[in-house]
Amino acid sequence: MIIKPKGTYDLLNDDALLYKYIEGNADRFMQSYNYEFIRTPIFEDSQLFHRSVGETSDIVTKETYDFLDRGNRQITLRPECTAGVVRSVIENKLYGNRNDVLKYYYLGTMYRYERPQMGRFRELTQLGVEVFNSFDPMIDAEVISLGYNLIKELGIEEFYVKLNTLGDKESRENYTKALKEYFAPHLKELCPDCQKRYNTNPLRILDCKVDHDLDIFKNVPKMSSYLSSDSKERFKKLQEYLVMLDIDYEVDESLVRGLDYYDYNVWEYVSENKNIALGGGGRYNSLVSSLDGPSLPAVGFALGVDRLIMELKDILANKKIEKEIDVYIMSVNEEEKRFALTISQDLRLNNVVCEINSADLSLKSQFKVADRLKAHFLVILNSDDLNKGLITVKDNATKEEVKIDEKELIDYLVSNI
RNA sequence: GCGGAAUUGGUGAAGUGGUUAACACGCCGGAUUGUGGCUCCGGUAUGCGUGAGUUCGAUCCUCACAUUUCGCCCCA
Repeated sequence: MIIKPKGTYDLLNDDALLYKYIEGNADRFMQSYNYEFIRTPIFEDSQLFHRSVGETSDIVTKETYDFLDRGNRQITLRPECTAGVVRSVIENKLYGNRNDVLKYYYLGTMYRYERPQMGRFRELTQLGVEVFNSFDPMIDAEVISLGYNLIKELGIEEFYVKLNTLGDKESRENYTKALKEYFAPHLKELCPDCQKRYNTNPLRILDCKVDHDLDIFKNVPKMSSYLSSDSKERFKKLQEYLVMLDIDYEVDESLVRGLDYYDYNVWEYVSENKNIALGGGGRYNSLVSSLDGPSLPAVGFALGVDRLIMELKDILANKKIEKEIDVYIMSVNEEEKRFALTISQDLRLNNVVCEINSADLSLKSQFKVADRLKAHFLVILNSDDLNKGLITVKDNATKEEVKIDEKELIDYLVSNI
């Protein structure tokens, strides 16, 4: 038997319904926030990710699906979507009108070669937004609240926004330098992971779970004291906006995030009952220019759709998702079956949701199937009646049965459902 | 990539080195010969993740592998 590749899953049953539910809500939401749908390729030139996500980030160094195609092109399955959207904005010169704020959203699968566990897959689905050409904290507030409100709208209540600022490039560099200087004499006291982080991403040492209680962490330099006045001002303003919008947020100076391109504000949507990030994002003002585009400020986030489904499943654990049909058409012999097939088409073309006996079931089984499908009406075909032009329709709630002229069947059902 | 745990029908699961692998749900058949849902009766895993090994004999013991899961790393 062939089984699915490690870290993938089949979207089925209730999960599939939840996926469509999330997608539907997202489409509606994005429309009211005036975001346009964009779809970029699932595979891209490997260089795109090396230059955007970062040569030293874990995602690029050990988690990408890379391969050479038949034309010897170095291809990578996208591990995230921001890079692809940025590439598209640059390649299609979507930034032509300098006054336009470009607002896009996407929904699609990403690929990361990592060890799977709960809420974490090798093929994952992300729903995200990217906004270009505005550096106004107002747009940060819009983007953060968009994600926040969407999660709320879906029915998830137990979560909050974890927020931090990394400052501009200069603030960040100064702070990184200060951190390295601070930890240099204590390097041997840190855990092996942190010793690695010291060289690759010193900011990450701050949220190490192993070392966090060490004494040296008590006087560790704070990002906030290295922020430029501009960065500080923007962060303050953003928070004022978030308060105005009733966003439940919390500043966490250890929030760093692993993608190299982030600067200024970064945030995560954190689930309270699972302590898992439902999504995360940030500002990336230098990414567009570093990919050979114009200097274009940008901000965005991505939500883990698989995790949203997981979260919703917990919330809805006791409530069965109701799925029902309008009509079940019962038939046994060939004459009845032919009739069933034709009227099912007529009904379906009239937007009546109906099902037929397509598995040669006994009448008894058909009743059971109709109940399982939660059919509102049963059309019970009978050769004798058919010859007289009559059809039996049973209301499955009241159990009342009527015999009607076959010509009136469609009208009768359309007007009664 | 590192460390721990798990894997038994369609589903939830019990169980044992030795003829037929509990129980429940579901499903199928019958009582009810073309009007079901309740009830009663019967059926429903030639197999216990895969492959080797130990053994007279393995679902059970050993090893490897796969997958899932928890933690680390990292991330959505």
